[in-house]
Amino acid sequence: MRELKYAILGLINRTPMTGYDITKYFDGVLYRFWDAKHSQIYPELKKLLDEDLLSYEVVIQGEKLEKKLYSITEKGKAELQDWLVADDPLPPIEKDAFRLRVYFADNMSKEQLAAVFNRQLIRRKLRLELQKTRSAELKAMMAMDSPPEPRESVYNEYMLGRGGIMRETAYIEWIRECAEILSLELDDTD
Amino acid sequence: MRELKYAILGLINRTPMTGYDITKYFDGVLYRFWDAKHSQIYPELKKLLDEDLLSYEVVIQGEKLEKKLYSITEKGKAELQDWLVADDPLPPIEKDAFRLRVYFADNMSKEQLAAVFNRQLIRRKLRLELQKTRSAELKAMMAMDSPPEPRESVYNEYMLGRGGIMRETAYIEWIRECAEILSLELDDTD
DNA sequence: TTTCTACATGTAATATATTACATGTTTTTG
DNA sequence: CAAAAACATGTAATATATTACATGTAGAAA
Repeated sequence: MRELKYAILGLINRTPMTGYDITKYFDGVLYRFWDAKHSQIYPELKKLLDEDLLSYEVVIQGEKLEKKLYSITEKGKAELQDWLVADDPLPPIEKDAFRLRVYFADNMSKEQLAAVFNRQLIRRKLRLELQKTRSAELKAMMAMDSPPEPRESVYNEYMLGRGGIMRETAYIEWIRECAEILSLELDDTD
Repeated sequence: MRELKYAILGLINRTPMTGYDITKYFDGVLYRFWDAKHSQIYPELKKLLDEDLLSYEVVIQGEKLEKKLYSITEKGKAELQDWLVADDPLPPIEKDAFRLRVYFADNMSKEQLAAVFNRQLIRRKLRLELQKTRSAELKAMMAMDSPPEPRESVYNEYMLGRGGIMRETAYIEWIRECAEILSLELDDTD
């Protein structure tokens, strides 16, 4: 499916970037809904070059540090456009160890279950708060005259943030419902 | 993390099974929240044998067809128990092409966006219906005197089914919210 | 009785992704 | 000015997972 390919093409389509920039972007902005390490990004960039979907220009930083600034080619733009409207199947089922534990719940004592559930609840609540914090920032940016990031990408990221919030909220509700079914006490000071 | 390892140990812990049985179980029951092909299962079974977490007995089916019926060892039970109460980090972010498309929404025309959204909505609704159908079956089983499957696994699967329903419902709500933000018309006969 | 489907078990090639290894420059901070 | 943090780019080894290749038996249906 080469999804990383299109994630990279999409980012470089907005503005030319180096591999390092892309890595930072994944780490700092996209990490809540996509993920890639530099060790995956650099080989993919090379591959995209070979396929003539990107070109690059060497930029010297300071005295001699060479950066490769990648731009998208016309062919790259065309492939990105094709992919954007393509009809892919739904992503494979997310493999979630907590769900697997719930499936084997009858092998745990009530105390063990309560511990596992409470830890999961804490982690999910934390992830939810993270999403909410960033979402609030984006909402503020959307009201500005000139936001620090391009208006479209702020809007788009806001939509994804909403998705993350709704997903985590549903997950937390599910944890509570399961705890109810299993008559577990949750440390759920909400 | 070896999650497949624990999925297999958990299943064989319930009752001895062959690799084929496990494959069928993944395909027929677990496919809504876990997934593994036989080409991954057989090598993993071999690995678990090497680690003395499983043992097997050859059973002859009919005239000469050899089946390997795997059972869990004491060591296997112990490792399963340890894993069940272990504190793993949350699973990595699910890579979802539709979300990526939404992130690049400004590169699509309104008509293209509407098409992409409508197709996604149909697929998600279908997956939700699937979950609801199976959930209704399980609910009926839970009320029976002697359900066709072990009572615990029916309860556990029911909980996971609820999770699936809540997740898909949240996803569909998110699609609707995004469509609202983007002023898209959805063919949303609910 | 033949043919098809389900049963049953594996390996090989490839794709995707993570962790660790490897190296060097520039900028900031103490 | 020295040290630390950030900038910058790669490769190697390993883990995980999918698709394709490969083979044979048993039971049911036509």
